[in-house]
Amino acid sequence: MYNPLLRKLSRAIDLTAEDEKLLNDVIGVQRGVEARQDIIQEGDRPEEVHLIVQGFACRYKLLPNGERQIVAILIPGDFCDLHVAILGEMDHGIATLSRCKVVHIPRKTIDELTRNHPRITHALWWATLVDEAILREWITNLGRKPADRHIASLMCEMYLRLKSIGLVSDHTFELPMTQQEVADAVGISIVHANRMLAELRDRGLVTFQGRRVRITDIDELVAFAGFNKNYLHLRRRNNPENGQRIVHDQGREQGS
Amino acid sequence: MYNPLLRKLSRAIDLTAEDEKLLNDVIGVQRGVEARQDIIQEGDRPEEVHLIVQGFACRYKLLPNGERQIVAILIPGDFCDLHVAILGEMDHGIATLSRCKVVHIPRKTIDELTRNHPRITHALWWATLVDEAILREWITNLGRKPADRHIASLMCEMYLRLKSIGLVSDHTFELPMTQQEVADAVGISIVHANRMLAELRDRGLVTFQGRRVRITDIDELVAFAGFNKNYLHLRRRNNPENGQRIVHDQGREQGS
DNA sequence: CGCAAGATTGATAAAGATCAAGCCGGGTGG
DNA sequence: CCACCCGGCTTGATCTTTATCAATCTTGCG
Repeated sequence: MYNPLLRKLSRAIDLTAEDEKLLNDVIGVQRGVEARQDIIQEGDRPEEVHLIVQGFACRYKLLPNGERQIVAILIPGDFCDLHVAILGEMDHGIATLSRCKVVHIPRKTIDELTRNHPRITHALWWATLVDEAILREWITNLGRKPADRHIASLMCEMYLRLKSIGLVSDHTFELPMTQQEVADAVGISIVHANRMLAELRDRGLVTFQGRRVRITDIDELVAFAGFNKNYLHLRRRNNPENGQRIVHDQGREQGS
Repeated sequence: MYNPLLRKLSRAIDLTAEDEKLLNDVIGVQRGVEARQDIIQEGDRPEEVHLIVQGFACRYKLLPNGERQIVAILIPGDFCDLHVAILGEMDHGIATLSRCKVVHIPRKTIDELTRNHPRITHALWWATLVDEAILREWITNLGRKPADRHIASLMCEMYLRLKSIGLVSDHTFELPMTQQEVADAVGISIVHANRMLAELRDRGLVTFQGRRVRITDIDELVAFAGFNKNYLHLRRRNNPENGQRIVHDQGREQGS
């Protein structure tokens, strides 16, 4: 079975067969959620942890005047609320962008994993820290990049993140966002988003076909965006404890 | 001895006398660092954890063109790099804003704490998650608030964060940032920062006297900024395991 | 066919950037 | 003690980016 969580975490550490079994067991009953539905709302105190297994979702915050800011894009393998139990209540909402499959993991399963399985705990930590690094990068993009380069940076990021879980093939990937949603992620108006997307198209950097994105030339796009992928921490750490193990198809691209 | 870490963490959980002792022992040798010095640079792989005990610092990212974006402001009690060992290398730098006192904590001390002291681990987790929540709020402010309200929001945040560690007295607090640094935090030009600060002054919301900030009327400032403090998670969680214990002077303001 | 959601376009206004001076206060060297 | 220098603050003028308002177009679909 395709397990995006396993695929993602295997990038952080070399998982043993037992680790893999545990992570597969975590994926039990999947709930289908339609596009544009809330998975969790601000103020909720969820008693289970939600994991996106298929589809796209986003974290968002609403402002008093009704404007929305998307603060993260969630893809298969991402947790929605791994640690809300510690903070108490959600300070933001999570909504699907496309139809999704979500698993609900009982808190005690997570507790058990983190108590007794240090490798997995380490990997979950790593995932949390990468999420945090992405937030910092978004801040930088919002504060210091003009909209066209910001969108280009977002495309680079999605390209690499999706590639790392095997959802890029032939330089093309699914990205089911409307222009309004792109605007909400980049902090601009929908009209401006439209114009900047058209500009990227005209420059021959990216093609948008329906909900699919095709990167014409990733190097050119990276250069235009001023994109530095270091924050995604994609390189496998050289952990001396791990000896050499089978490396899951990191480099190859493959479809979903 | 004044221990800002203890003060901060006591907000998350009720610490036992033993916890407090452990957290006091952590604060050993303090290193003084001048203002405007890097504590850590992008690409570093620090072998010790750095904790700000006194003074102000910031996380920042540099862009190819030399522009800077400040992505977080660090105050006494904040860790610089609690978990860089997991990610490998720093994807951003940390620099002092004022003269600081920093403690270097050996990694093994942290490892020992997190292995054997679940309450403290829980509190460290909590601190990390609040940092993450602050990043999301900054994204929202950058994306969806005009500069004047954004700066006002920043002042509200600093007011509450500093108050929670006892560094606000008489609605006034130290904030040793130049206008260039405010501009770098809010993602605007220094000229615009100057004008927006003047505007806040003219509106009678905030007074800037040297490196001190005085909030004239916090409610008005909050209203102007459209500020919602929920993301700071300041409320003590009602943890049924904790019974009633001495509550450290949460409400009262007091000087440093 | 007709509708609705989303995409596109043009015109105009507002927010913010940039360029260029000038100011102000504290520190330093003569 | 004073002239000067420098970093940081302030101000004005102008330019660029982005928002807003208002249509119009396109497309999938019942």
